Amino acid sequence: MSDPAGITAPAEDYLKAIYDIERGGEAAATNDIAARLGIAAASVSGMIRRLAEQGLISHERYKGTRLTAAGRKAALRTIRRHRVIESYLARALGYPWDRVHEEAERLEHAASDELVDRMARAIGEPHIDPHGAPIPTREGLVDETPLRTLLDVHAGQRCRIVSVADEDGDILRYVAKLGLRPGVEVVVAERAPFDGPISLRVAAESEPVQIGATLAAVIRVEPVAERLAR
Amino acid sequence: MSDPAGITAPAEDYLKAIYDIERGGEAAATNDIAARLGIAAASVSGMIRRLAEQGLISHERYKGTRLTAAGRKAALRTIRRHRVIESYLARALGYPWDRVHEEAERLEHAASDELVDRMARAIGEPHIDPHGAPIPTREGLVDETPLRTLLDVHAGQRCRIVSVADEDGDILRYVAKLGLRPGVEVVVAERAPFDGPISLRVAAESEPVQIGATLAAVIRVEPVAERLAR
DNA sequence: AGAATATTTTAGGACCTCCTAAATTTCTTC
DNA sequence: GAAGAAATTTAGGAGGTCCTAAAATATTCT
Repeated sequence: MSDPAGITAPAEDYLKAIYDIERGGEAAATNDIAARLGIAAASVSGMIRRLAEQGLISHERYKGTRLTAAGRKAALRTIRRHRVIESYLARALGYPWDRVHEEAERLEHAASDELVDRMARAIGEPHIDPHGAPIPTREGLVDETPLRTLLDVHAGQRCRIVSVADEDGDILRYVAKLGLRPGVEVVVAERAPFDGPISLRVAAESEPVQIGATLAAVIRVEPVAERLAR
Repeated sequence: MSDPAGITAPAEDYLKAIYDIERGGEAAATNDIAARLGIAAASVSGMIRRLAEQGLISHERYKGTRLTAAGRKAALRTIRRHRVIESYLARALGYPWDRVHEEAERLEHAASDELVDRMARAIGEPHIDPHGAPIPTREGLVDETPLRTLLDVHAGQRCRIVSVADEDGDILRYVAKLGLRPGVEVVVAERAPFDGPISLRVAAESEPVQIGATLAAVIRVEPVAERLAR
């Protein structure tokens, strides 16, 4: 690894997940972390212990997990790598924007700081990645515009799904089936009045998708700058 | 991993090491593999069992290890990634040639075939890497010009050290201390007559290095094309 | 050949990350 | 507030990779 303090690749993934979940305001629940990473909750408990021992998170039994300053720094470092790599793949190597994520997911753990910096420089130090997400600086500063839910988004606006703040498996599965996963970017096409259904265009899908107010209230989003052309 | 048949990153390193050692002609000895990877010989025995179970190598107890066709294919795939990545880092990102190796060493296990191909295309499908080593094709074909020892190299010629064909720890340590490690590129500066000392310039070092004929006979090298300018 | 030496393998551990099943604790609901 | 449901943790295991120390096998030297 090229990590300062022996943070393994899986640990980096946990920190990123906790960072994202924590942006919703509350401490990250074990179950949420497990769902986000696609692993069993019991496995998360074990990793939480190790991360806490390393001083990267603070944890109260049965309560939840928060990043410490060190953990936050490590998370932002990984997020920077991820987003710089995504940007570089798209702009320098012609990757289709919807395929940069999985490649970056692996490279972010292997790339040195120097490589990431060289990539950033090569494409003009972008501030946002191909999905419109803000890129943390080398120093760990990011735009952390507060999160909203889909209910706060006006028709015509673009936003990115940050998380689905519900633990009902049926809801999660349904929402995922619609393509509304964290990280996905959507445009609100239409909003019926009186809490009526919301019509969304999802990045990868061709058909617009309709959801009710209950679902919309549970989908946390962040505003997204219009996607860059080049 | 992005490996066809669940070959882990450490396993890829073993296969590369065995490939290199086998180029000397004989089956790879457990000790040689251990030395090359910088790990204990006992650890190698364990990995050899797993690789043999996967059909990547053939192994006769107490004898040595050879790649099977599948193992050779996997090794060449990793070597291609490594050399393409090295080339890309040097040519597209301005990496100093002497620093591409360690970065590539990590990336080669994380990069997808698509990424490697895109990199190769972006820099014009090079045939040799920044150190002059031939790059295997996508199909697994490489230039395998037979190996020589340093004794076969004329003054003024450039070559890369492939292995040090001796098991004497003192010799290995001494040779390594001079910077004459496998993978390192050297230029023969001067050859004294009558089997006299050979003067070498090692890539990374500034001072030329002198070795006698005994040592030279034991250092296996391969010819290297002159380094590319761009 | 037999002894000394070198190489390789086995035995037994450690750590990491993940799993399932069975506690335990907390939250919800009547 | 107590029962039932949900979330979390603990227990016990598995696979991978590495280690050291000890045993097994090969090679070398006298």
